[in-house]
Amino acid sequence: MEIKAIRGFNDILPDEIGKWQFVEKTAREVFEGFGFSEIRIPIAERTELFSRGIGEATDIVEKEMYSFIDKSGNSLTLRPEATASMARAYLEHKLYTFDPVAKLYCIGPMFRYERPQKGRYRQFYQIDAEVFGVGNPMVDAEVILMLIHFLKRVGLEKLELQINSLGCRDCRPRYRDGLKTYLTEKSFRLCEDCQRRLQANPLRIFDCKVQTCQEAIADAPKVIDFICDECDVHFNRVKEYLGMAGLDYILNPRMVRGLDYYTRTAFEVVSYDLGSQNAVTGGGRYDNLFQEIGGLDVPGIGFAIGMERLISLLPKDKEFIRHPDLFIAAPGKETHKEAYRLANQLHVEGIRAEFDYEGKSLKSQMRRADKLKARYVLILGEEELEKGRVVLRNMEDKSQEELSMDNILDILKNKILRG
RNA sequence: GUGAGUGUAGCUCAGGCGGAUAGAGCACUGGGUUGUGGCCCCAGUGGUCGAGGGUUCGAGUCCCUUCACUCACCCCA
Repeated sequence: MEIKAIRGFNDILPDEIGKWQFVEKTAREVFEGFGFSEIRIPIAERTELFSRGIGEATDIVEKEMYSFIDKSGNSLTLRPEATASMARAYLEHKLYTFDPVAKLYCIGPMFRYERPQKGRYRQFYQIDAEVFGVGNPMVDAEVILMLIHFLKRVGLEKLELQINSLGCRDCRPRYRDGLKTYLTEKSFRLCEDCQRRLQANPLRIFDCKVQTCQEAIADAPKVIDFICDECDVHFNRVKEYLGMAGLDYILNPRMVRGLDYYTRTAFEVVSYDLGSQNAVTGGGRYDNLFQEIGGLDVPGIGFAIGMERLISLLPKDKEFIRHPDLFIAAPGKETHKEAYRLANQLHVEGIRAEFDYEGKSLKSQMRRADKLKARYVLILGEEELEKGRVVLRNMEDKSQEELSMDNILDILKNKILRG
């Protein structure tokens, strides 16, 4: 039996890698410009980092983690998200001693055991950006601004920014209880799932697509009505600063986050071209995370971008594949060796040169040059080579010129690296 | 974890109510043009029909099991 990749784990093939490289490169440029530094964190951590950070009762921790016992008996987990690890690294290496404010980003794969679907895989890539050590709402707006700027830079326009406030440790439980009381009276109108949600996480009922549940919750109290004065002030400031930056947003009082550590500002960017998994990106403030994982009281805010989802939205017509600059066609035995020698010299100069290894007919080599979309073909014919001359053909406009072999390297460098 | 749909060549898909060597287009290789790509023409390579079992004289086709993919629920980026 042929061995195949495991379920929900995908290969990213050469014909699509250009998009990935483009997105990563753009993220680095934009984030570095905003003062962020890259950090690389391990792919596995002790399981308790996630169970304490993300929250025992969340779906991620309850049923989606790739956990295993290693040979020394420790429970390890393949990272389902990056924030907890980044916070751990900040604490462990005492990055706050250099500067209490840390702006970090991280690009890499995450792992969650879920049923694969459009925009949802078991190994998926995220671009994460986090700011640790600042509680000021200015940073909330700044992070969102950077995110939107990045999305524009990669060419996405038809997106919707949604924001909400989730309250804090003090006011959120009050809201939760209030909502629960309100819905318990109407529980007979809720679907089976929502009956369960009512006990486990009543906020999730906002997400339910069942008609009667939507009706039941239509006039339910909203988080914003319950949040404490400090949270209210914070949220108003965030909105003010977003306005100052000229950003359009939609208030979505029903937006809920699935990770327990989120507090106050929560945001999502959704696309209606994505299907069911419509969040390209999501994030928010998490002022309790650091204490949950046993560290100092450090505020934080950040977001994660789903790379697969983002890439599926990239303009289809844009060309991301790199083609050879030059194809060296050498139909004869001796010229074949010359092609090898020249190709290697060109590679050292950073010129993407290709040639035929099999010694096939000129026609066959020309066909291959065409298929690979080479810009130029250098024809090394037996007769010309004896005279020390070669033919350079421009594949686009079909023009040809005969050149001397003596300084061919310089000529090609001039033509290709400048053109 | 639940539901629905789909698995035939590298890709997209035909294969009537079970019948003899399983097809097409594209792609690939070679040739038509002894040294010049795309278009055209000709030829060739390529399949355990997802896997396992069953029914039958006979299974790509019918039945069961299983696996994978897709979409949705759920959940989230």
